[in-house]
Amino acid sequence: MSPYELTAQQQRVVSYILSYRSQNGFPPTVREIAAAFGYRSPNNVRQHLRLIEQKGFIRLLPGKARGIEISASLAAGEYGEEGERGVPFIGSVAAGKPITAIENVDGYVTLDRSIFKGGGLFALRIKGDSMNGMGILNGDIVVVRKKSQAEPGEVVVVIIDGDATLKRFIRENGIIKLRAENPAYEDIVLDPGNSIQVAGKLVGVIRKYGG
Amino acid sequence: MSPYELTAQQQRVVSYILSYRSQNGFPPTVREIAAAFGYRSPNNVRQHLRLIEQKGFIRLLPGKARGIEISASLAAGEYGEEGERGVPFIGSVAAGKPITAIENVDGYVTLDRSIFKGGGLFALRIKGDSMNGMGILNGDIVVVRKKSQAEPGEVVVVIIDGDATLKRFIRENGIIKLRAENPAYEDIVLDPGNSIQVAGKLVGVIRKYGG
DNA sequence: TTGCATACTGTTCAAATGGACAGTATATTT
DNA sequence: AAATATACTGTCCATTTGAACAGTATGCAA
Repeated sequence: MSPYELTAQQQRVVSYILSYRSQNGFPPTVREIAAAFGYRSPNNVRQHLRLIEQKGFIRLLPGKARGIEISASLAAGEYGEEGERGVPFIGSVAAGKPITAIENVDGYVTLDRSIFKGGGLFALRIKGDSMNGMGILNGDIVVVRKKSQAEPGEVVVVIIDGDATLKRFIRENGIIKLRAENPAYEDIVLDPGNSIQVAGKLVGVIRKYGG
Repeated sequence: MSPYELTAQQQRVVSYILSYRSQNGFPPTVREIAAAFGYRSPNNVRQHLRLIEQKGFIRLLPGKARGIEISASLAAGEYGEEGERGVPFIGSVAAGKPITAIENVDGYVTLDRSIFKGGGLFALRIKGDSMNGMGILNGDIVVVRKKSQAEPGEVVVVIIDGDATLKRFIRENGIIKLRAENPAYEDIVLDPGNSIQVAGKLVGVIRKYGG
């Protein structure tokens, strides 16, 4: 076991602490954790806490009741530190404006920060079926990390005629193309003079069924 | 003094609690508050807390260490929304256990509640490609609403051999089938005696690329 | 003056809680 | 087979902590 990875049990304990804390406003006691998991000995929990502390995920304040301090990385997962409001949701894109400009922000989407880590994220709704081939459907919300340049092979958000569409950034024999993941669409070939606005790189998808 | 306004002292106490809490991750004890204000008696703080509670700004949880719950109005100023906790994330399914039993919970996933409304939600990771046809890929996290019975046409989570898989619930000529959204898979025909455990109904998908 | 609410001190007790000691069990690695 | 790490049970103790009882003081309104 890598020194910085938690075991399944330890992970469950951490999750419980986080959820208890966000529900009650303070961390659980050792005995409350034991009760939640059905442990008959508080000491078992202490052992877990010690190991979790050694791996740097929490800090135990000796002698203090409920003295479990969540370390920054986990706290971020809990309510997003800077972005507790979620990441900006971009409805439609006003021509000429940077994509995440206030003008474009139509709301905020809460993300799970333990899944979507890091900064510079935003969300937008995809129109069209050009990415059906990789399981992205019309109406899906995609999570994007801001980025103005694309690496070959990456799936990026490009702004075409005020609409955000996803395309795979391809370089073949020195020629740069934007390729849809759908055989019904043809590649868009970029001639060197032609510039297209890259807004960011695809990092996730959120889809809602019904309603 | 209006019944819903705090006195200057009470306000100082409240703001100390808030700042202590955001700094340490848990509320202070009565004695810690006393020490911070130079009070020589813990009872003075208790009196303050009682009055603050009467005015509705906090709630005291009797007998609990650091049992000071900040009421919604104050908490809102501190970190935005009310304590939304995530939905349980089910890693693998222990045979014979209800799917959301604590044994199965591997963590919690934060959802955007304006997208995924209502209760009874949980999340699990999908294995296999049986639902490729509707844009759900191997490894995707699906959001599911708990439900033990399926309506014809619904996509439901069924537990087969300890794995959660998605299938469309079909009724054709009175015969009930579970259909994969992938031509490579054949329908599973349920004879009346044969029972399969329905865990819930598909309401969403979350996918993460890279990492 | 007589209440009455707020703002304190001082003390004591019982419950809540952290934390130590002493084990058992079971994998996995060496 | 031995060593090691994780995952537990069970018990006990000292501290932390909430909470009660018994006061004092002060400003304010009836």
